[in-house]
Amino acid sequence: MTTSIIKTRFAPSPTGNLHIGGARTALYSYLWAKKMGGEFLLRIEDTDRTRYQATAEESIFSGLKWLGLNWDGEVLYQSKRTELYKQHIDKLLASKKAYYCFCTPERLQLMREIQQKKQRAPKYDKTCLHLSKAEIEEKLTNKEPYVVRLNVPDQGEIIVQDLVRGKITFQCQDIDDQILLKSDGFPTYHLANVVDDYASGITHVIRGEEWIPSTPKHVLLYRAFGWDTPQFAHLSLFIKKGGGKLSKREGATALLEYKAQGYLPEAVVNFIAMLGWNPKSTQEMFNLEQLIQQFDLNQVHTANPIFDTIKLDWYNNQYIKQYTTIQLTELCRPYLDKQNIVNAPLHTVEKIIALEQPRLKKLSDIKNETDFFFTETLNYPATLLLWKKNTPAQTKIYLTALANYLAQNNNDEIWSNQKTLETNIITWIKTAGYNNGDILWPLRVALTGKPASPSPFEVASILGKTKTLQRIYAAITLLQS
RNA sequence: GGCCCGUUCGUCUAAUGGUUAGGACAUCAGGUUUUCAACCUGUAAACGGGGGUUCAAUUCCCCCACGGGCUACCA
Repeated sequence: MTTSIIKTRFAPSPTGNLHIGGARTALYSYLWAKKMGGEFLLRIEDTDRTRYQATAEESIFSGLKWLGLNWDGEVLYQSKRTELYKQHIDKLLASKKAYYCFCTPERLQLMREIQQKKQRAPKYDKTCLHLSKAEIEEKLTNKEPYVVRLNVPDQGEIIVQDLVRGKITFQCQDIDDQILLKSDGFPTYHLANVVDDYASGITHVIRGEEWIPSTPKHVLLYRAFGWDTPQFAHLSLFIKKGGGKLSKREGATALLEYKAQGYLPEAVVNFIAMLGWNPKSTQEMFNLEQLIQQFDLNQVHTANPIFDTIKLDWYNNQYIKQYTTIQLTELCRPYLDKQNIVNAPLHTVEKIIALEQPRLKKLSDIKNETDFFFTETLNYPATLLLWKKNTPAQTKIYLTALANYLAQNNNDEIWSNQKTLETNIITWIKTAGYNNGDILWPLRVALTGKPASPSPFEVASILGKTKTLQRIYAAITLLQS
């Protein structure tokens, strides 16, 4: 490799939907590459034909795009590179760094059971390493199924200098003779991964810590080929509340599920970036550009963070509030029931969105929060209209008085805008000698049917005179029954 | 069982061989207010345990406990 450009890659296996943890791994790889002015590549590790899922690939592509993690160059598919791997296997075979193994799965199984009974780590016993050339030839011509194994030395140690963890030491005697080529002719992850990383000029292998134990095998492979090893950075893994692997029970694990739930990509990026990395300052809000500037692998944490999305809601609300009403309306549109808003003019919908903007945690909340604007009749118990200790009779008097005031033909100008409406109603309440709560609570309930909602002025101003009066009369009727 | 990685408020985390161990989210209490949200103020909340090293340890070392990963012809 003559190029000195920094290259990282995200190399997911298409066996399931892109996981939120995988998204963070991708994010960190992306950030590091971009920070260093390098490239971020995408490779699909589809060498396991039995677990392959076509839909998984799509979720990887659209998930990364959604987050804004655009990869450089073409997507690499390992399944299309079997010839390349075979060539490299031949090299290893020739240099005796790897060897044919004809052991049956049954024998391997038995061997492992015995080893485990002796409380030893299961490890291949190198039986086939001692096969003679003639024996190998014979088995090959007989078409006996075989795999190719890495010939790990018995002695010595492998030291990996991990960018986030520092020095990690492994004893060769603990390392199994890893299968590199499966009997179906496909390479295992280990071989394909090393060959491809080298071929693509990857300088920094950033991946989850589940790969730590196999890293010495990879180092051995680089050495066997005579290649320089890239830098390794092993990231922590998200765990669920109370410990253990992140599972569906604990909430969404698939990245795109967050999109469906109405989380903004910038909120998800910001949130997962902070899970395992810290800018060493008190800054909480980061867009992708700022993350690229400030991200540093040296500041990546090694402990496994518990994946708790409470703060994600806060981030989402922060970003929702940063949008203009017009932008937010567009973002909310997919979550609004079309039938409900079909008759509402755009400027009305925008007013409604603006109303919800500070209280919206997820875009998907918009429907339930604003449904009262779009329905003709509200369903709520009469008791909800009662402010504090007020009786139905009192409340009826208050609402009737209010309705009479609002219905006057000569005061249409008070509806010109929300502020005017508010000022006039408050003044009227004072003049009439009522308490604010006596009037405003039942008014708000009459207009929304909800125990909690935006203020009655905001709602009335959007509903307009006719609908507001209709709803007040409906409330009065409700109080009579 | 073996190997490897880790351990600061409930959560994400900062800092430090000598600090009132800091921030954010969440919680709780006030303020604002007709309710909710938003906003403002404040309260409470942590160095897993035991040994060392040291004048001094949350910080350095060791052991233990606990958590996590790997231990496949899966990645």
